[in-house]
Amino acid sequence: MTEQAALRAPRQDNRRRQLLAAAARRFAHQGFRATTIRDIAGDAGMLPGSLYYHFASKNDLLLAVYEEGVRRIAANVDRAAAGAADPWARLEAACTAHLETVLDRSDYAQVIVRVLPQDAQKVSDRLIALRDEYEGRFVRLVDDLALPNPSDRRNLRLLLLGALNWSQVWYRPAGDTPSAIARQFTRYFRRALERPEEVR
Amino acid sequence: MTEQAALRAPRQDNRRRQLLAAAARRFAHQGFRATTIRDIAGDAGMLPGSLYYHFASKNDLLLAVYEEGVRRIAANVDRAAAGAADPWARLEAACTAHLETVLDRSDYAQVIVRVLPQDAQKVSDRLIALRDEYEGRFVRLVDDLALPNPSDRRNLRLLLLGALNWSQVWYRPAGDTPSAIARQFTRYFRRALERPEEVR
DNA sequence: CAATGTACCAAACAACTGTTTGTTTTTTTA
DNA sequence: TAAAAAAACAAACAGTTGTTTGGTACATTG
Repeated sequence: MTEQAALRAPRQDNRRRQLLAAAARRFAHQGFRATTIRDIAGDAGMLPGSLYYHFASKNDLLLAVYEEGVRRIAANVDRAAAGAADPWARLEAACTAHLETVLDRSDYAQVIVRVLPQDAQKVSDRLIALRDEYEGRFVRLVDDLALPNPSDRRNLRLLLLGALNWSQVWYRPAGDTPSAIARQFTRYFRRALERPEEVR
Repeated sequence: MTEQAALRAPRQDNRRRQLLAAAARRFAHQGFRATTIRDIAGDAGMLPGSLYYHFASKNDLLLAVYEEGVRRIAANVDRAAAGAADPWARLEAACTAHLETVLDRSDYAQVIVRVLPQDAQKVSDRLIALRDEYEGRFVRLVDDLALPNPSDRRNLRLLLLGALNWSQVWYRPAGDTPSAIARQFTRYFRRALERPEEVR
């Protein structure tokens, strides 16, 4: 029972990361269910069964992509926010980083927006937890704003993040750049919020 | 060649509509690819093969759901907009009707938001055309607004519709009602737009 | 260099998928 | 009420799916 298996470091030529990258690209571009194990394994130049040496199931693979996605987008957002002085600039910087990452920079992050947790029932709880952990940053960013009418910060955040995330549906590289879109969106957002609501 | 097949009216108990309703419910709640022909046929109380008497393929079934969805949500939006006097009230009424239909009232309409055209490659062109036809209403509604800075109406529309549509992801019946959400969203929207952009 | 675990191959499996086919039941209509 | 069309059944098909199994090449390490 107590016999310890001799552990050895993974090989140099380990292709786990290639599989993960291929999965992220496929999940991001064609969705979770439309992507087959054969697609992913083929992209990484191996046979379908070999993938199971690295990942226990397709669901686990999605979970791994999600984790990497959160890691990347969170790092980008945190770095951007840290470079801004006041709360409004922080929010705008965070939104820009969010959108750039999702639209341009990371298939991993795109998966978080595109693939719904319910697509992988058995790991959906953990997917939701990952989403929540990431979005907590925006809760705090919005909380820090000095608003004339501070109620309904929740709806405001949902409005902004929703508009940003939905851009994945209509965004085409030919049009405005992600940062231009983010800048414009947050500017409207700011104008809406800095102006106190008039009594009707 | 000219022999005319004797046409007869469909039966009274035609179950085509039941199939369509079942498909709409399934597509709306679990997505297109996760829904099987057996699910839908079973919901309507028939065997999988029997479905093909009414619909040529799963794709065609989705197309029919989409068409019905556009018909319903467009009717709701048009009716709401027609009852409002000025352009801003029209837009707000339209948004409210849109959101209520998508969140509460119609599985058919929910499918339009939830199921991406690329999920059914062979009919994706027609799905996109249906979406565009519907969204054209909002193009016109936004065009009618008197804006201090009338540029970028497109981005404004995308922002608003995106925020509305994304609510499908986080909406829970326990919280705010769809109309409350829509009212709040459009109010922010209006405040953002009525205020001229300051020169920096 | 020998041995040990890593990483992959090769082949299959069982379940599920959309769809087709031939037949039967049910309803309508003349 | 008999003929004809409509609507469903019953059963299968062919392809795809995620996954498993047993074997093997290779890199790493003592």
